Amino acid sequence: MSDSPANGADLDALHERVLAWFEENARVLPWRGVDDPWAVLVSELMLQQTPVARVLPVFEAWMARWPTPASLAADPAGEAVRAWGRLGYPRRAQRLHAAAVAITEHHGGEVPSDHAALLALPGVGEYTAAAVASFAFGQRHVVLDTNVRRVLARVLLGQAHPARSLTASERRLADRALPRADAHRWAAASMELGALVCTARSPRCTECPVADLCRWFAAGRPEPDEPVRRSQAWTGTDRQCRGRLMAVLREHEGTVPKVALDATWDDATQRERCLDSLLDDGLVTVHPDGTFSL
DNA sequence: CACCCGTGGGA
DNA sequence: TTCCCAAGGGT
Repeated sequence: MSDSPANGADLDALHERVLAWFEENARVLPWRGVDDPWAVLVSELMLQQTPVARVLPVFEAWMARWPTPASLAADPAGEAVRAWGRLGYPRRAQRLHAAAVAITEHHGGEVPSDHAALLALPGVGEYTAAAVASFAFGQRHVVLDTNVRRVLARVLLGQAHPARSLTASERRLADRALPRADAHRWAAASMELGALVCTARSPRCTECPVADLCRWFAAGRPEPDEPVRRSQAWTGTDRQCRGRLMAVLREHEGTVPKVALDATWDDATQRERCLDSLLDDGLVTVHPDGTFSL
């Protein structure tokens, strides 16, 4: 063992084991192995903060209806928000629609392969740009999501959880852990390991292919002294209120009278504030007759 | 950088 | 039942 978090031999073994494990244990997912960058982009937006199981049915319906960026761009953004259903964070649907418009207008209808071009798309941040470039185009990028961060924190740093915010030091570590060859497979494999084995709660270390290389496991899986996060209040928040309003608007194909929205939330002041914010966000439209729609 | 932005299922 | 948290992004 060297002073650094992992020496070259450790990393070689880590790569080899995780890739071999991935070969045998990778889930079959509809956005994998399809040679369709649009499908990859759609899946990545849907998977932002939303579990795979809930994304699956929405993804299938979405791709059947909008098989290309141009097909989505040709429909109103409100239809995208409606089709998003209850995946949560409906602005992601709005941004995916905006991305489809940008791809249609500026990239000839083809999802760009360039990382910088991807990053410029609405709803695409550092993680998603790297993920699409990696998974859809086989490029070499550090794909640093919550799963990979947790795997690296445990295996290389011996920490139960990654830090609250992503530091430059952590990014350097991930860059150092990225293999020269098969980087895109490492990205997918390390993410999958974090999702299926090296989970946030109740990690399955007995099934882990790299338990004997893991600093956290070697240290006896120590838990941090203080909880890494403070639980956030939910009941009564603007987010809950906005969610109620959006749910009503999704259910109705046409427009919704104000009284239908008023029935969703008792506190009129908060309700009006939230409705205003939804209008500001462009998620809701108000019509001349005073009715509302997506 | 801290905070805001939905939703529902599992422990 | 309460609480955690899931392939983040934008401001």
